[in-house]
Amino acid sequence: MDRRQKKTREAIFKAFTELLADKNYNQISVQEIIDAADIGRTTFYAHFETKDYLLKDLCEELFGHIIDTAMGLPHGHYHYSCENTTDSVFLHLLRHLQENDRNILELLSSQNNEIFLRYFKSNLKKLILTQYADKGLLKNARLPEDYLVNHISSSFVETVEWWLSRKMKETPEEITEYFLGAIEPILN
Amino acid sequence: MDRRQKKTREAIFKAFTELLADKNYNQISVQEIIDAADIGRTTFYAHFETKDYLLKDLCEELFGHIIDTAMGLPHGHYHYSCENTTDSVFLHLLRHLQENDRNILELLSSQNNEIFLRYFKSNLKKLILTQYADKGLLKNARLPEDYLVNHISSSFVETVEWWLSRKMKETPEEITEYFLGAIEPILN
DNA sequence: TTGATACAAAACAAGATGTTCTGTATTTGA
DNA sequence: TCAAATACAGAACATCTTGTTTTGTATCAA
Repeated sequence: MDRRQKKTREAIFKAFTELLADKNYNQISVQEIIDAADIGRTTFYAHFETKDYLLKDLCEELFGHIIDTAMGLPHGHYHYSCENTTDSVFLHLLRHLQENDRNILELLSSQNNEIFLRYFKSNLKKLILTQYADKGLLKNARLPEDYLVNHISSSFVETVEWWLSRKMKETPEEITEYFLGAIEPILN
Repeated sequence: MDRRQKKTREAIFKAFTELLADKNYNQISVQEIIDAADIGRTTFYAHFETKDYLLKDLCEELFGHIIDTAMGLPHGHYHYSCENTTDSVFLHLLRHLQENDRNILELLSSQNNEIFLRYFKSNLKKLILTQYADKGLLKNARLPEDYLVNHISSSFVETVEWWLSRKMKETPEEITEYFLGAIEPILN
């Protein structure tokens, strides 16, 4: 990719992220992004059709990355159905978050974080499916697999949200225990 | 309240709700609401400071109502920790939804339903707290009560969302069983 | 070096926003 | 029932945002 493209694309992402940190998505105008990124008006629209597409691309880059690294971890290594939390892929994700990789925390704690939480959840579903579906962990006599996957990924996202709302007082290990404590009982 | 005020307020709510049914919140302009409600420009701004405040008021009216009726039910009558689902307050809520009281379904299934789901969840927390906190059901050795309340209300909202995404194929009774099946194991 | 591409700057129409003003209809309360 | 208060309509307004177009310049890649 052209160096110029890359540079402006990152400048836009950076400006957008910073604006999102202290402003509602709806209240951010394209003009503000343009000014903050210090680029020409034409340039923005050459990169992104609308503000919504910018958001979409940013989310895909952020959550695609964080989930991909988790996907890359050895499959057989993680069992969230075992007692100890130290091997959980969820613990890995929480530590990743704690390091605030790519300023993702600002977005997840921002005013209308639902947008980002939705992407988070959507990517998480894939992770859960690819890693655990074939292990039979999602077989539950009372609950459909689809419902279970949705429940697990949703619960993790909410757990993260809850953690953030408490300013991350707890350690990733504690949060993992809470989460597994809420999820394990319904797995076989 | 003045009949005129009431009338225009409801006209605005109606127009807004209808617009939300087939359009994203961000893409709805105040002008469109004004046109759809067939009121004067001045009138809108006399009622609502901004579009955001309109949304807030609408949500409070909708979810305040649906939760209040559930609150009004006899407390001792419902136990979500018992085996049968027929007495659950959650079943009552689902039936309420199925009747599509006040066109709430259109909003919960709309493009950016996160806004409404957030209000739903927020009101649900109050319901769970006032009805079950004093029963000791939320005492769990492994999990903090605050985390539990958040987990339960979040799970119910997601369950509803999941139900809607499947076009409500299942009956309220089936959904209640799924939900209780995911929640009961972590209660004492 | 050359052709292609990315960018800047400016101008543009169309539309949205929120306010202000004037005049009319309706309600409320005395 | 009458008068004062209130709610509303309509229009005009300055200001901002949006997305496009045009022209010219700088930078890249081969």
